[in-house]
Amino acid sequence: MAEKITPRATDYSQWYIDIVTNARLADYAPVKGCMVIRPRGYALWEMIQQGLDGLFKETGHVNAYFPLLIPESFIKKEAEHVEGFSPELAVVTHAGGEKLEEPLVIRPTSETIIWSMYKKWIQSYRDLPLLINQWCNVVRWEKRTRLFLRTSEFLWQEGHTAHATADEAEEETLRILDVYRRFAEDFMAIPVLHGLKSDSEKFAGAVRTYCIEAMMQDARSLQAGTSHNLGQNFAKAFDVTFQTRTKALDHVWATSWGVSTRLIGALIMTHADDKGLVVPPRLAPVEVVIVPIFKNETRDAVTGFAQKLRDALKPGFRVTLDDDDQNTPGWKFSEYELQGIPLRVEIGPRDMEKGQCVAVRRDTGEKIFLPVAEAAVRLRALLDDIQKSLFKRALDFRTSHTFRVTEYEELKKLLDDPGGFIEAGWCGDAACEARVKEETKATIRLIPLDGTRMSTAPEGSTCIICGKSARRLVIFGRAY
RNA sequence: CGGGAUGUAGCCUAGCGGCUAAGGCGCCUGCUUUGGGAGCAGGAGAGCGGUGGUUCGAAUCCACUCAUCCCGACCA
Repeated sequence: MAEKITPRATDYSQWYIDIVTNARLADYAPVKGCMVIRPRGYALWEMIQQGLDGLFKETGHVNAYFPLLIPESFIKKEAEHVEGFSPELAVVTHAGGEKLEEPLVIRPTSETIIWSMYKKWIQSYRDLPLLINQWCNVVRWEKRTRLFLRTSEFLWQEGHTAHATADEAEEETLRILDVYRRFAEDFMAIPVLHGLKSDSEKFAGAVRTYCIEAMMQDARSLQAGTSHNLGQNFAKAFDVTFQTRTKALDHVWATSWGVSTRLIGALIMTHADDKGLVVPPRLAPVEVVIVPIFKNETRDAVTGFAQKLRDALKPGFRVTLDDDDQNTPGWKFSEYELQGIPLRVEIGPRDMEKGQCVAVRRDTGEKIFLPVAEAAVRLRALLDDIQKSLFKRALDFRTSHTFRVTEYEELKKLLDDPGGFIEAGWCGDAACEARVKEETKATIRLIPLDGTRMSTAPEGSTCIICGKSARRLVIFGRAY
């Protein structure tokens, strides 16, 4: 089944598709831009779900579910929202053999259907905050698709919260941004920048959009998660009011935030190499695979020994044993490297005699001989080290591809070679931003935060385009 | 929706007017193997994206059409 990956270094996106398909994570379905996620890819998604759900619950959020189909009129209630999403809506016009009175759109995001319900659920400040998340699929009919990064239908998590004050909503927006940052860095070993989107890049209907941005191995940027402060926009559009402690009537304050199956794309494009996937231990559905090496006469002894090791490791590890004798050890080595399993443990007759096994790291390929008696302790330490090393490797790459410039020409030059994140002054004018995009294809990925506030530019900074005084230093980059 | 490219077996590719469409990977059978994607022998599987033309003869030429990929515009 698996064929050798033939990376094309000059064509990173093709290399990426090769990794995805060779590692059997996903295929395109016979529906424009729709993805079939195979079990191996879905296992990664389940690990992401598990990790994020844990963090959401720590912060008091609960899961719920809202419908796939949304009356078209709902989408139209918020002016910017409808403008932003209209071009990419898939619409159901017929059902039950009849033309519908009102078309139903397949959710591109659920703000509108959720806020139509929040109107019924919220009357008093006692009902707030309302902290709900849902795991679901959404459809956005994009012009161009790419496996995991931009498919017509994708899986995601979308949180929708309602609060009594503007400050609370802002706090929530930033709290979730920090959850996303921690998840990306601690679980996925993907270093991210966090910050604010410029107005031209913000969510349709939001007051402010915050995001995390990761750098892929070709130095392009990937938006890995967004957290929006919606202000009172949706509360006003859906007339959601509540009685305050002081008996006044006010519209509630809202946030929404999400990450998608794109995270799997980010994982691949951050860590994979020419041998295939590299999955950080904390996210790996299987952390350790044991490969016994035997001849016919030694099969029983070696597999018995390997089974004992597996059983000993089971309580603390996600471990599997591949004692199938249809494939050779060499085949298995390549296969598990392709799958990105962090540690492979080899056990052969020679090891058995010495009471040892051989651990092989996926990230470095290093072989480590260790006594079976110490296996649990040593393997755990190795997994921890792999987790840290992967993060460090990605961080070092990002650091070596991050620059600060003061001249527009420098910005252009660095974008072409070697590419990356480029910090520069910006006056705040959308026209300057647009000009950079038009001339270089780079966009403002984010405006970095200083603590929880936007960072201000050093004294005397000027806009890279117009030369006027720059209020902020922002991060430019070419994005997926 | 513009510009470019490609559709031949499950996958990758060769063939670019002519004789039973060729090879590699994978698959099946048997034997031998097993510490880096094993070896040998045998075997199954396609009528060349679709439609319509040109021709004695089309996978090869022409027209239309469909699909996919790449580069733009749009986006998580």
